[in-house]
Amino acid sequence: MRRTATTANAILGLLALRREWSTWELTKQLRRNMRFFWPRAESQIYEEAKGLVGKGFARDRQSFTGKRGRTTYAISPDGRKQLKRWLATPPKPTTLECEPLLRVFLGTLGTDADLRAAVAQVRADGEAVLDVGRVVGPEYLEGTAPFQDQLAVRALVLDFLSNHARMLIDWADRSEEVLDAWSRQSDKQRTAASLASIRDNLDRYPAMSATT
Amino acid sequence: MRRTATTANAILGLLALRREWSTWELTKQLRRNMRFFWPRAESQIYEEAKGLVGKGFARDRQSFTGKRGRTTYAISPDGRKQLKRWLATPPKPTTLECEPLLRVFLGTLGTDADLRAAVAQVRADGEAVLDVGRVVGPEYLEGTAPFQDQLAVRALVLDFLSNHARMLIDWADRSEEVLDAWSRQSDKQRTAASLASIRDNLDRYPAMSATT
DNA sequence: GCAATACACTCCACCTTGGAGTATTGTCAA
DNA sequence: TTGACAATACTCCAAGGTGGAGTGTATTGC
Repeated sequence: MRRTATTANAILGLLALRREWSTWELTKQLRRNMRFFWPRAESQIYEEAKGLVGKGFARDRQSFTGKRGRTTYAISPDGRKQLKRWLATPPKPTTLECEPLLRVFLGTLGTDADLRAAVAQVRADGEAVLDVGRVVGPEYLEGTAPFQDQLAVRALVLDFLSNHARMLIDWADRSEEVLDAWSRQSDKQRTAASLASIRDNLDRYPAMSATT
Repeated sequence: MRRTATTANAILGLLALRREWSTWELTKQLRRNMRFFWPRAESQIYEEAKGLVGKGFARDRQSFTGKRGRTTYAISPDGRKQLKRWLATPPKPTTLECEPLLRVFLGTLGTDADLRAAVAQVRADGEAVLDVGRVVGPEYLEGTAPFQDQLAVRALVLDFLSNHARMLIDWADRSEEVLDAWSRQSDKQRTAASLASIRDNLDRYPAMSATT
């Protein structure tokens, strides 16, 4: 199914949580909160919102601030039905796109500085995710978050994102240490260390055949 | 920059690691090893390989297996230069696309079963990543892997991927427990648990809890 | 009062996907 | 040895989707 079919349903979901949204608020929400797990171009939001109205899943309303127009959207009963249907549908798989890791994969072909730049980018990516948590988390703790009634699910999302971020940062830490060690190690030591790391990672999931 | 510019460089990187590759081998490599951090359509591989030849970064060679033709590629000196230039370039940010998490985000609008299906998908995604590690890891340990000389960087990649996978699976485990608990909890208890979870995540990075 | 920033969109060139289409060659088993 | 099925080896392209430029107006801070 189209990516934007999902985006349309994401918008529908937001509309279901609150009486009215302007397109700008919708884009802001997607930029700020959902960016890290459902990143989409802003032009699509405008597009999909209109599409929702076309299909009768939402109603739009024009208003003005001085000369400047604005459109606000609200969900319709059909929209709520559609949303429930979609939620009952099987989810799409998760995908990760990590160009820095590609650079590490090809690391022997570049310089040590290249490798470190890639690792640093991963760390920055993790920090960027954390930055949102730093804002959103305390809002929930203090009860000032806009969707306090969504606390329980938002806690799950925050848990995902902070662990994802932590994974990135911790990997960057470990990798930098490994890179530092390389300069002091013989080939043999480096190989031994690499094998130990691989073994470590495999060992941490002993039930390798658990998938059967 | 175009995504496929990166893809072209990824191919160039593979070509730099071995004398000759057929397009099929290239696609297989991207499907099997690089899929989880640089997922790309197969038709693009064919496209980009041809582009590389057009720009003088690779040479192609036709051969036959019976009547069936095949093209193999090898890197050129210009190609090696290009690859080094690219590796010295700043990496693009990491992105995650996790539709199941979007469903959790909107979880209050669906059923408990919907939520569990989303969590299950995340677990499956983690297992899928682990499955590659289960094959590739032992190959390196036993010395039967095709690029044993790349051991050190591959260990870093494997470390990233197994931690990513583990993050997904552990999150699924925690989330399922939370979901189980919901059925036995009062609203108050649920809120308390959610707040505790948020606090937990914030605390794990002290810089975060400093915020008001 | 002026600059910067936020709001409110539209437009579209170019990129990318993913699946269908078309073959031939290996492999395993009945 | 024949037939089925998987693997190899591509091409083609319709239907998305992106991201940034373009065009304004309103508000905020200094």
